[in-house]
Amino acid sequence: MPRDRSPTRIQKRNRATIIEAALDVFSQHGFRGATVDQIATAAGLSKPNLLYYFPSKEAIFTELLSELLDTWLAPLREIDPKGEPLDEILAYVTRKLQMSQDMPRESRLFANEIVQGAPRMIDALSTDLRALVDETETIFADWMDAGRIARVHPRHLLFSIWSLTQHYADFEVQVQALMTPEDPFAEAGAFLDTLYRRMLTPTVSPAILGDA
Amino acid sequence: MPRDRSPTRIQKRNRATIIEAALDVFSQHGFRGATVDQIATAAGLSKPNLLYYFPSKEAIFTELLSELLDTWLAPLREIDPKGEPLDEILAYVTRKLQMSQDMPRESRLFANEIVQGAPRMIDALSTDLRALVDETETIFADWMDAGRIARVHPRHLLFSIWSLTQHYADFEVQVQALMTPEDPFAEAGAFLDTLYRRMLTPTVSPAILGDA
DNA sequence: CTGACATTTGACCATCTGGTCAAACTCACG
DNA sequence: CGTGAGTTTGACCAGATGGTCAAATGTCAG
Repeated sequence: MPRDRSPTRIQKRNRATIIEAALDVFSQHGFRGATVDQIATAAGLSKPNLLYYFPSKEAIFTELLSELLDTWLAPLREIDPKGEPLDEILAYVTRKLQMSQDMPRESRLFANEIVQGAPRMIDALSTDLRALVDETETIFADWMDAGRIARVHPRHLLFSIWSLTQHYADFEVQVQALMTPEDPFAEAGAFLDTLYRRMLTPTVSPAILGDA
Repeated sequence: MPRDRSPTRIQKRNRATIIEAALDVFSQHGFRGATVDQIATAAGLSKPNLLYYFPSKEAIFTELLSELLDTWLAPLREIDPKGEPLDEILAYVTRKLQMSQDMPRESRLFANEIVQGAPRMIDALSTDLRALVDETETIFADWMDAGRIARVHPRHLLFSIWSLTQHYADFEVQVQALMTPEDPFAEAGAFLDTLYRRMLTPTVSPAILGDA
């Protein structure tokens, strides 16, 4: 196996190629359904060669997961507690929908894993993600307390955004099978904008409650 | 293999047991991840015995899928075009959420299959389901034309209901990991009711448009 | 009770799959 | 060049897996 010391040019290239190939294969077939040979072929390497860079199939998978989790959650961290609440939320929805369009493999990778009980992710879920979600919930709740958006269960609000945006990546074949030629993502953008606007626009003017 | 003629008592019992066991195993591991041995054990049969009732793993799976599709779509067929629009939709949402709570295995079985490209379902999707969805879309569109619910893209409205309700079954581990002791389904019911009420309540009184 | 048919099983097989290993090859660098 | 480390590969292995088969066992109508 490669030394611990600074990776060579070839190591960098091959590890990257393998991760990319693994994303392709794992997102299509899930962990169990993917074979090392498939990944190796997709990466243009022989199986033993691939296993020279990663000790096992499991290792490739966990490496991939941990590399991706940050990227996947980045849009959530960008929500600005000091911004205009509805704008912040709508912008987050847009970013998430964009990610579903641009990175459907990543979305399906997580979906596959979670549907099957997330055996290799539980830890990350209940620590890192948990903390981030708690933070976000506080932001939402504060906005609601200030009357700047309508009151709903803040955590379920977040779940709904995940669910609705990722649906277009995770269930793409279904959406496609039911949509004929139209472009699902364009329509989805408009639909989601309307949905969250109507759900979250306060019924009483927030101006009353003091920011003038 | 069993004769084509009327199934015996034992055949009926064992085929049912096998299907039930298969639902358990397939919904947890997906098609590829499930093994015939697992299903046989779960059904309390030996592997060759199981294969006496079904010619192959594939056959069990497709049988299971086709048996379940009807059940799964039943709530959709119950929408009454002559009913009060908002009530009909909210009732449909409630039925779907209830199904996610009562039949999470079924939900995950479909989720697994669709995330992986639905190789064994494409046909059903683009024929049977397609027709049903087209019908429903017309109902929604008519209601919107009559001003009885607010206007949104009707097909995406349907997608949103599927997405939001099935999320609580398909991504149960994630929801659980982020919810501590609370009961997700109870809160989800309230959340979804609010969401669809606010999104769909017409801004102009429908009475104006003539039903008095 | 018995024969015909239904059901069950242990033994077996071919293939797939994750992973190993020693030998061969390539490459950077003195 | 030459040499040692880094890289690649063919051959191989053990266990898992889908599926087969002939023989054994159970069931039930006549």
